[in-house]
Amino acid sequence: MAANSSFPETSAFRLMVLGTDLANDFAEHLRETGLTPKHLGTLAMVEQGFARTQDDIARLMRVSPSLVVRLADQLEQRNLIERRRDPENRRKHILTVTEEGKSLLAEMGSLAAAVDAELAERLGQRLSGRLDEALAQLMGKLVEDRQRPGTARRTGAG
Amino acid sequence: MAANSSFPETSAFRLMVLGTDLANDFAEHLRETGLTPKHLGTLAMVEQGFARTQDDIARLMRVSPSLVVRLADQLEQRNLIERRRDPENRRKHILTVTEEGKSLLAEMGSLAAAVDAELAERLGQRLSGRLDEALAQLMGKLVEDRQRPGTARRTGAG
DNA sequence: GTCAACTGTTCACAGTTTGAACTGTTCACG
DNA sequence: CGTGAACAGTTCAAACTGTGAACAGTTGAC
Repeated sequence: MAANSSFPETSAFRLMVLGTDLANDFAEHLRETGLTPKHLGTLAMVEQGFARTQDDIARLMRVSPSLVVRLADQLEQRNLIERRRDPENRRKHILTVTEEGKSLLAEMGSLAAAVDAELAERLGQRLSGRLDEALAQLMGKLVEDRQRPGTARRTGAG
Repeated sequence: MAANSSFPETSAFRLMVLGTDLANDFAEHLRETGLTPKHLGTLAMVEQGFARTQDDIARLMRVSPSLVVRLADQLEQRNLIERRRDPENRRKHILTVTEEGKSLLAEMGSLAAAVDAELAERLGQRLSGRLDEALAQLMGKLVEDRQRPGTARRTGAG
């Protein structure tokens, strides 16, 4: 079934290339702030309620806990998030996005909206609607998959 | 139109997250070879005929020419590509994928096929078909966009 | 024939990410 | 209770990535 589709013609490869390229775009627009796409991802994941603690972020984005410390440090320094101890479990740091953080997200939101608009233009309304639907669904699955499953988890097929 | 969709709910953000995550998967599977997703991208782009020279790769993947030198060096060391001067323009190095390189692509192809299968399972056949279609189309546009347009080009909306 | 642009290369450096070792906290179990 | 394993986060050194500046050879325009 996959005999006719070589690696460069798989959706997996294309998803990787397009996503990585898009990350470059965001990185460029973030450069003056000194932040990276991972900072932005952290902010977004927290704001959406997909992650509450640093450990959640590490699992969700598959980076080491020690990197999350740095990301959170830098976001906190810039007043984009707040860290406070969970009263229920004083080991944990509960992360919340500040108003300033929300502003940054909104700003990036307009870039993202522009990209979305370009996707719609390139694909036509029907197909771009399907793409949106598919990506939303996959994002949901990813988040669902990474809810405390003991050990590390992969995205797709392991 | 974008008033109701915050940044984390755009397709642009989701595409970035899912693509980056997938790149991590490939990175993990490549680790024993000492290669990175960018090596793989280079190999794939050359094999597909999307890039002939190092400069093509740099433009297509938006990395510095000096990084492409390294990537090509390492791929060449492992006998995955060959570099030879273009007789028509002796500044250029024409890249070709060796048999060994094709084997690696095939190997990664089965991982990619597994991911594709999982996407299909998660989305249902109808929707995953649309996703494939959309990604293929966007990939085509990306390649088209990056044909020698003088200066740097962005993915989506710049 | 000269000069600017192009392609690739080298090198030093900044930025990113990780793993190992550590602190403090919680929870299970006797 | 009190001991010890697991957990959440932190620190630090070290490895790895990726870039820009300076350079060499090649081409093409004038």
